[in-house]
Amino acid sequence: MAGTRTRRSAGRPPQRVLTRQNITSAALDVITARGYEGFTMSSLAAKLQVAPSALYNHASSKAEVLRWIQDDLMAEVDTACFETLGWEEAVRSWARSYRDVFARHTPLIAVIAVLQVSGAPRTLAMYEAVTQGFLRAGWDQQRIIPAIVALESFIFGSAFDAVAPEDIFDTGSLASESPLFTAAVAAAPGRESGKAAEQAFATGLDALMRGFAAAAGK
Amino acid sequence: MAGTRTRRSAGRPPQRVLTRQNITSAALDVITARGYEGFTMSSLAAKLQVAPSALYNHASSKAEVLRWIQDDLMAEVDTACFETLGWEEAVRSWARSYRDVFARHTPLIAVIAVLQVSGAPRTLAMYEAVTQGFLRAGWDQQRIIPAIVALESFIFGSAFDAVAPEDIFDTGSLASESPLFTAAVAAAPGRESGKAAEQAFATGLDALMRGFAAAAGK
DNA sequence: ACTCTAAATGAATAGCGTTCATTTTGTACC
DNA sequence: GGTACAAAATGAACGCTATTCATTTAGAGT
Repeated sequence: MAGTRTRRSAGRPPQRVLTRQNITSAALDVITARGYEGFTMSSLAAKLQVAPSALYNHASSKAEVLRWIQDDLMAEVDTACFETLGWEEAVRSWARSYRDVFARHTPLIAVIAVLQVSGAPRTLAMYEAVTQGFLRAGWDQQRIIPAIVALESFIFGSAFDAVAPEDIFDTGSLASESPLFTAAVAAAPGRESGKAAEQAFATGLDALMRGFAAAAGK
Repeated sequence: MAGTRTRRSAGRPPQRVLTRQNITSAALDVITARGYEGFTMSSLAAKLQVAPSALYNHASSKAEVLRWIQDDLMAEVDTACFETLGWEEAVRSWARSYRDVFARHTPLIAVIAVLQVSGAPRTLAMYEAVTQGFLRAGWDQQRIIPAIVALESFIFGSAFDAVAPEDIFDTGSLASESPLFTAAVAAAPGRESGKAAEQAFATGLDALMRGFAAAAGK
């Protein structure tokens, strides 16, 4: 009886509905269910059972919600591999994980790639873990950032490729005007198995790792 | 006098205003002047001195106009280098050109990367020229497409990186929570010179080329 | 001159992100 | 226990978007 209404005054804040965390995970739910075209401030508000305008008391814009999402997603990228595996295998594992996460969220890449890291603690945590892995492998401090950015560029590009239709290189009626390319496409591995993107990712990742190793050697 | 009005019946079609070529180059003008946010069907129509709805007699959607633009841009990518340079230098030159073109059009990357090649003759022409360059260098037919796609992924990702703000890695108030990364960023070359993206691109391109060479050797 | 077709028009639609004055809600204090 | 205050939710509005459609205008062939 005593304080039935004001019960939760034991120091912790009231459990509000429209917290950053709630908004973010509701947004991810909407995106998972309806894709990025279906993700509007209205649909987000509906998911939270709230009027669209209510969101603006907690997020300054839709872009800000997208930023929250991106930081959430970065936490999904596996960096634990740097604790358990050797450098080369860890980088490969991290890169795969990174690509897989953002292949499901390619519309965010344009946002992320241009986004400052300062407001995104989990993003920063990922970079810290990766940097540590490179240092432990004996990399020179100055060479680390360009290498990470290069890998990241490849990863982002590969995320787009991963969601491209399989028949993207079908030359159709113009096949006769590009005989060499058409033949190369037909001869490429992983065509009918639907693993063409995987092949390209493996090829590029192999080349990058080999190239890094060679550069370190000399 | 005879046929003053029907003069241009000597075989050639009437010079219409809203041709695909006119629409495309007007669109590129608008984008150059006002960016992609400023590129709307209204602004495009205004540039052509026409009502917005008139565009729909010639283009089925805004997305189609974007597709026309992308094919136009592909023709700007330099492939002549494959005729004049050795394979390695040609690939480097092509990659730089490709990245430079799309760094100015990053919003198109999400469109392109998922777009079928069959409706884009100039895009196809680019792929044909590149394939020919690889074949001339003695590449196995089956290995060419994964290599091109890997390079392309890196190029698209690098285009985003090229337009990112320079201080994207400023850790700000969270610097103390990521000491290793913060130090690495400070030590990275090309920081103050504003050439960090260039450094990363060179690093990645070097590694890829080295990696391809190594893979071919074994 | 008449006909047929291609093209441009302007009004209308539905949806978007966002703003704002207002009302509702919940908590802390007296 | 009533009151004051701040935080949060509301619904209506705004300006913008891409797109559609019935209608008008204009041009070319017969």
